[in-house]
Amino acid sequence: MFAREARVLRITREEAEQNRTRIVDAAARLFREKGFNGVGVAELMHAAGLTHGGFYNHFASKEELEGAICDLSFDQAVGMLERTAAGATDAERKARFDDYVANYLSERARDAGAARCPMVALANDAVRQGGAVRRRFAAGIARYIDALERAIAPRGRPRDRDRGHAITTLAMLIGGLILARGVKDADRALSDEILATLREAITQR
Amino acid sequence: MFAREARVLRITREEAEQNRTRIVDAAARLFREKGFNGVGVAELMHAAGLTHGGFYNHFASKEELEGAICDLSFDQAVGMLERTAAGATDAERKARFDDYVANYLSERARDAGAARCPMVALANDAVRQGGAVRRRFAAGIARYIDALERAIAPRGRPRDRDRGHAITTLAMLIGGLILARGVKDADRALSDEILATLREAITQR
DNA sequence: TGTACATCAGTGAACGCGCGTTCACTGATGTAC
DNA sequence: TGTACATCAGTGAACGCGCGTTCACTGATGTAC
Repeated sequence: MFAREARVLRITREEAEQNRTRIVDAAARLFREKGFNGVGVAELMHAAGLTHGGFYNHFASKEELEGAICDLSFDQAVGMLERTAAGATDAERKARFDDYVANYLSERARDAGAARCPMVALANDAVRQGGAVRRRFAAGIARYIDALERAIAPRGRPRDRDRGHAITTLAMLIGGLILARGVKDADRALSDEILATLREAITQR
Repeated sequence: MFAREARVLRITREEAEQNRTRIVDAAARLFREKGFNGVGVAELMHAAGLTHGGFYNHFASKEELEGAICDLSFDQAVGMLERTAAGATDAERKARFDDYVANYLSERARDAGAARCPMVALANDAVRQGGAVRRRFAAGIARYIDALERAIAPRGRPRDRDRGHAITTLAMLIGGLILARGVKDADRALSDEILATLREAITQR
């Protein structure tokens, strides 16, 4: 082109903050879809509408971003769970939790390219990464189990069995979604069967 | 060194077959430990005691080996499961299956670098790989569920609920092991609690 | 409020490195006669 | 059984490519006075 577009080279602090948010949002989606090692810095920055060199103005390394994405993903997951515990009565809380389960194990959640749940999308990635990423991921699991225990326990009179119930429920949630995603393309009927079976098993416990 | 060791350059067919087996064994272990993308052809061949160039005498591509490892891993997993169904009485078969669960969700299985179960070690890797690898992995899951249903069903009088029971049990097995492995370094007590909780939940159903 | 200049979030070329794959080469094995 | 030679499972250099990271550079923003 003859007349090259004038580039804006210095940017408002506010704009820089927005760019950082866009990097994080793109990473949260792409990492969960393709894994940490499946997404390069260049692809990531391109998805955020930037060029790769600027990445290091926001993060010291790719690994630091991975840790931040672990925290963020668990924040969102725990937040969704805690909203189910805001019901007025135990019956309403149970209904909200059942909705949560139905959504978690829905066909839509299974068919999404990137699993929303970090434990489904990133478990192996985080464990293999080691170091800070692994620790932050483990802390997220512990937080999620605690939130799940509170979401399940009848208000005011938590029972001894609630914690075991929470752990078992979580294993069924993530195990079921992993299996359903594992067979979804080759055997959709089996995938649907897995989802329906676990929705029922969890809800009826 | 002055006198270089004479290299044997052509090898017996039998030796070549042994080398292929060593490549497959190394791949089965390394892929499950580090994921498909976490192991290079050079590392793989070195672990098998060979140099990287010879890999393509045995496999058309790395992806073909990945598919072969999926099949092999599920063959082994289904084989172990079928051995539990060889008991003489329903009581003995139940005892063998409980042993299988105790071993699957044992501290030793959790602490192994490479998870033995392909659904735990390779689920995300296989789904992200796409193509033949994904299909062979999905077929393995279907085979495993069928074997689990047979292992659980009382001999001669399979009940309607056995299939749902098998699917739920499998979700608990892999979900529990994934969670326990996810927190094992950061919170060993929680990891032990997860294993114990799921062993009990599965065995007492 | 105006001026002088340091700061800093961008850009894109370049770095070393490891990846999967190819290739020329080797010489004992395996085979045709 | 002996000879002639094609086969083939190895080796290791080399290929193009994409990776994470660094760096010189840009020029409007933000700040000190």
